[in-house]
Amino acid sequence: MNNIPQTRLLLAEDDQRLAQLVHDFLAANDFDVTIESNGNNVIRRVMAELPQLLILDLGLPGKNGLDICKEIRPHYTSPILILTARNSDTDQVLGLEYGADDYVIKPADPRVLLARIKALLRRNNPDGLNAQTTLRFNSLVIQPQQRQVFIDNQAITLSSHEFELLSILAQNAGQVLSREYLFKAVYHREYDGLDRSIDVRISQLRKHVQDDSDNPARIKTVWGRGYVFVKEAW
Amino acid sequence: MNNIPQTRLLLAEDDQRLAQLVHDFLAANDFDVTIESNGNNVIRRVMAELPQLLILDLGLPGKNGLDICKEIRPHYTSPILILTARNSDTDQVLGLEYGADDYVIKPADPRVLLARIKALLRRNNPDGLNAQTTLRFNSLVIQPQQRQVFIDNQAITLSSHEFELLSILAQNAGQVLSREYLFKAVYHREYDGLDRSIDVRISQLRKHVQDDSDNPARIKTVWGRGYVFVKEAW
DNA sequence: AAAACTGTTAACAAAATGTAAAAACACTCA
DNA sequence: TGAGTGTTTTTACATTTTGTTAACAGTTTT
Repeated sequence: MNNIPQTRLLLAEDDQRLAQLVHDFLAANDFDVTIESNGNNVIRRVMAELPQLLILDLGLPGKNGLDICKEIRPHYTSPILILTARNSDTDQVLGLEYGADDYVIKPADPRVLLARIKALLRRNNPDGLNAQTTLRFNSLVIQPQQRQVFIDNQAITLSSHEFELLSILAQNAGQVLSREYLFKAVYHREYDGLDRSIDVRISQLRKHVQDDSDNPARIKTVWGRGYVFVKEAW
Repeated sequence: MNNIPQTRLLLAEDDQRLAQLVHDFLAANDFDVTIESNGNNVIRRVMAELPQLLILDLGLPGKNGLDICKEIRPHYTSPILILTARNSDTDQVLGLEYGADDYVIKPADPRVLLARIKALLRRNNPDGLNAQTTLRFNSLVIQPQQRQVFIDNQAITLSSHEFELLSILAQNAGQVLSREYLFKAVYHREYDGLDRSIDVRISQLRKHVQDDSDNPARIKTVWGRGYVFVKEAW
């Protein structure tokens, strides 16, 4: 069950085999990919379908790829990623100057292509960036931007270092973090190995996030190691 | 004489020779480039200076580059371009997943680097737009070109610096701005770290925008860090 | 059971902040 | 020029917030 509509991508690529490969890989990663193999149709298709991102091969039959990019850019605001075998710095510079947002040279590791697509979408989508930086763990929501934390949509007040500590734990959810690591990350100075202030701070923090120290659900103690933030807790 | 302020870039690179080369090339293309060669200082520098783009080498001495990226991303919204000799798809995917916007492998053609920087700024930087556009936050409306501020459609009077301060906060809504940054941005001179005039100005400003200092809704104090303008406030 | 580790409280110290009031500054206008 | 006006900075102090430590109770490991 998926309430979030898939992101629509248009893949302008004439090599059938490659197009299919990319299509399948991206589809498997929850994108809605359509393929266009003729350069003459790309502009029309883009304007009609307004995909959230365009992947553009430069070597299409029909209209020249760089020209497509240049023509379409003024009318199309979503990211354009050029994916091409043309490994030329000049083409790359031209492509970017014509308004492309990224230029990836074939053959490319699919994971790299995916990561770059995501980076572009994250940057382009006003909520995307938020979605990236806002940490959500069921009833607990952390907004690093405004240094705000919510529990059941209720804002709670944390001190600066408490917030920092929680953020670091949450950002590394599921990973055990040593006192030393936490101390350095929060206070930006060396840890002498005796200091208990992290313990105290954890104790306070648990209170604030309504976590019972005797049986913590969110911030668990890993005896002899440190603390770990549990993703699954409510 | 140049009325348009240059775009400020922070170049985190430890190879002195290369740093100088990149610096000179970008400076020649009208960027204001500063260099940081130690990984441990990058986060602090970025948060204090808020460059419009960060160029990050992964091989800095001190803190690990990928960790820097990951740590800084939640607090820093401008683009991060990783520039590194590490030609590994895995590193590239990681870097992008950690929030970098681009990943360029050294050695890179300076023209390519420049084109990619411009592409990132073009997509991200509505600065030119910001300066023109009316900023609306529910009942609070700021018209930069008229230097006018309205609350509930009622014009309010602010002094020059108060207006400046409010504008800077509002333009960076959701981002915590340090006293140092605010001081430099408003007064255009160095901050000695002791000056309290920003605090006083904030205090005045809160009065003018009808914000209760004991429980501010619009201009929040982030203890030990600075101030942040809250978008969602009425 | 001893040793090592953790949780928590309270007390104090230290740091950061809010703001009133005074002083310094800048500008206008007669 | 100098009084008048408004703005900005500085100073000073009250207040708030936070960090640290010690102490002790409780828990886990060996």
